[in-house]
Amino acid sequence: MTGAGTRDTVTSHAVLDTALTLFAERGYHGTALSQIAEALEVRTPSLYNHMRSKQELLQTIVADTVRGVLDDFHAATEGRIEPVDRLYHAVLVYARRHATHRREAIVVNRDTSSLEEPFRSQMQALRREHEHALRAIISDGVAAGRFAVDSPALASFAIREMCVSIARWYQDDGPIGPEQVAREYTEFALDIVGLGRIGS
Amino acid sequence: MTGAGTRDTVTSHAVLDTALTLFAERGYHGTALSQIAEALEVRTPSLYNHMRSKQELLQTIVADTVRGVLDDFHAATEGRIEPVDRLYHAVLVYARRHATHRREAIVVNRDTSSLEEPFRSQMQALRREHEHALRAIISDGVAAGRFAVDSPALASFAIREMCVSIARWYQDDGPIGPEQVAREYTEFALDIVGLGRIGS
DNA sequence: CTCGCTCCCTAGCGAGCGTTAGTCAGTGGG
DNA sequence: CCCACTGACTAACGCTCGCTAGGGAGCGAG
Repeated sequence: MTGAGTRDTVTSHAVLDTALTLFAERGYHGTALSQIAEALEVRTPSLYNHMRSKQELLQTIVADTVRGVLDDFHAATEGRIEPVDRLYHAVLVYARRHATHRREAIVVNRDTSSLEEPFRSQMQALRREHEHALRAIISDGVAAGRFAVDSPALASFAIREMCVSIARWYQDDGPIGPEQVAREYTEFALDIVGLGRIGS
Repeated sequence: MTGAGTRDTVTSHAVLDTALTLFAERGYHGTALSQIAEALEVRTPSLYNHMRSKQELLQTIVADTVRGVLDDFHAATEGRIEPVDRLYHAVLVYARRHATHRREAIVVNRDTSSLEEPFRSQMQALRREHEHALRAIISDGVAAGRFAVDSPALASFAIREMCVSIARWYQDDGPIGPEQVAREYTEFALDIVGLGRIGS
């Protein structure tokens, strides 16, 4: 029926994956479809059997990633009430994701501006949702006397972007695993909101 | 002699400045020379009276910025011996620079990969110089018992990238000035290296 | 006034881009 | 065994890119 058969062929997933790698490496505008095709050992027009356009590739990557971040966040924080507990798990999954999904993170953070409207605005709204949710945890923690920061907005920016940047230096074949990085960075986050100064 | 006269004309500095703005907005590959020309109210080929190539614009931006970061660092740390003192001032100038030179920071961090070799490698080497210098301060502080971190490398990555990201959210017309942001972020950096846990 | 320089202009080159049309070989189902 | 279909191919489209060539207007210096 939907047979890929034994013939040498290419799947939609393979196209998306290769695009992801190249977009992360050279950026959306810096990557030509001919390069994606070459990496798949196929002629450029053949890509159109597996996608609608170059822009659609970027949209799929961004949408999937942003959705994943939000799902992660809710799964990690739901049922937890203590601000320390909520922040701990929110940062843990966020940091871990940036070690395990490096390419996605790089593309989303660099090339969201290359998305066509109105898709771009929709994605930015979703990103702000996560940003506001994290900031709310910090604000709640300050109000409850568990955290000590002058500006929850600044602290939440610092924590978020610190995690995002993991994608820029982390190496899969390095000496340190995603879980370990995530834990260390979560420690940093708790330091930033002043847990070390207050004492847990 | 080198007269711009009273005629409506354009300077090399204006071209570089407009390129900087547009590169920061849409990226190097996402910006066409025609867009730079349009912003300057000039036809595209006229740009070549003030530059040699599009690539040269990027090289100038990156070189000037990287050089500035390194100069800042040395000016801020020279003569200081105490790790806390050195880290404090190193982070202060680094964070401040990313609030006052947002466009430069965005371009350097996003588009260094669009530099042609061997220039790209040279710039990356200079960037690593700053990275290693900051890491050395942390390592020294740990050895001296002033800081407490498991991995100086991780802490230095976190601090650096946290500062870099200021460029991505800071607004010149916002309620908070560069100096204030820099001070807050320097506090965060000291938290990360464990000053809050040890006590100053 | 005139010479020479600066700098913008129009015209156009060659290359590469994303994308479409139309063809055909190989494959699995009946 | 044949037929329909998937998915690769070649050819070519219109467009935009970075960049060059060559001409001409405005300016300061003498």
